[in-house]
Amino acid sequence: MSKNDTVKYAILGLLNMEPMSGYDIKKHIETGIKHFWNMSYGSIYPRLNKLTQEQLVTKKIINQEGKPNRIIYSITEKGEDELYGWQTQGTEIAQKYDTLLLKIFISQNLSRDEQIALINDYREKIEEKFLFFKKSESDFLKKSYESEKRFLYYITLRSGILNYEAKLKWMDETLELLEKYDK
Amino acid sequence: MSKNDTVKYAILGLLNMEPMSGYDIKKHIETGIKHFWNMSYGSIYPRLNKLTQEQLVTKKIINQEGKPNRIIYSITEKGEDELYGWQTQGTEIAQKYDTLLLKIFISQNLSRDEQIALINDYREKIEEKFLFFKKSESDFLKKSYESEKRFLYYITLRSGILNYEAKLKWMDETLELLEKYDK
DNA sequence: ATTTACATGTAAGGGGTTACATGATTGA
DNA sequence: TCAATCATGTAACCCCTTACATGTAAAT
Repeated sequence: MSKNDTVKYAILGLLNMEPMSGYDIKKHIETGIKHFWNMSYGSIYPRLNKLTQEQLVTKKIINQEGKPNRIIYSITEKGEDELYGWQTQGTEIAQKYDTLLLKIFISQNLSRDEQIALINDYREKIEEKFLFFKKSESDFLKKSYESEKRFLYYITLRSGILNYEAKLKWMDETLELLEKYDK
Repeated sequence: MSKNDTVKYAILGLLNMEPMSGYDIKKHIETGIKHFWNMSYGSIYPRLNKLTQEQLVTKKIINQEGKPNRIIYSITEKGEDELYGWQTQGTEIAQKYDTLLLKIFISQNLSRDEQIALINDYREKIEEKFLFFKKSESDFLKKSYESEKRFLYYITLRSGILNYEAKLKWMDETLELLEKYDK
């Protein structure tokens, strides 16, 4: 078992939004969140069986004619509990930005305060990195480009700055929306 | 052999900037580009040996006392040719943004026109995605949030928009810099 | 006194994707 | 008529990271 099993929680989180089949899960990903999250059938189906064994989900088979039967999975109470633990665990455990996005996407079961805490927590980490990059930039700009090598370094440094800037901007506007629209 | 062996070209690209050891390669990554590119020793050292066998690099051993010997790798002409082919191959082969950043970072051997072509090529792909997301957003905004689920979908959609916006911004400012500063 | 830097390398393990298998139905 | 959609599932494979092995010297 790994410390950071995102596939597990991604599936649990989607099933927590509504019961569905493995096929549906893939559908949901394709149409809505594939810009930050993706999983193949080769990850989804075996994991769904494992989650059933672990009693974190239950399955109900819907018979169909001419097509394979649909297997609808629902999250159990035990599953909800484990999911909740993961959702509300902050950044002690190193997380990617994409994982934060996933957590937010599946956060309908959380309170506004919990959602806000998640983002605030992550925001600090990003701001730190952002400031480090800004510092690097101003250090760099004390001298001019000098060489092509340094010029190219500067260009990619800029990409980091713009990237962190966009993340901060998203977090700020999201915090505002979360505070504005009560549940 | 895989179609898209980025580790290979990342190493070749760094060696093309200057001859160095595996340890140096890791150093360079850590201090300069780890925000978009990373490789562990477990990737670097075995690959360096493979590249030597393929005659894409040559090695020179520097004897040291009290420390293990340094092995300095240099790219060969054959290596340069293969690297150049990869560097200038456009987006026919699906590439990540991070791969574009790597290509730009190691592009000192390319002409300004070649560098500009690389970015212009990629820019089109990103703009397409960006416009698709903007369209999704305006479709969404025709109705109001309605449900928490839709609200959360909207929020993550915004993250996509801001992310693509940042990438476009970087490409535009980079194109400007590349045009402004002749080699 | 202990950690960090130097320096190379391997082995095990983990985690995922791609491709394949199967097969009817619907849409272009 | 050909591709795509529906629907589940497995097996092979790929590729990478983590941890370990080894050992000196400098820095704190």
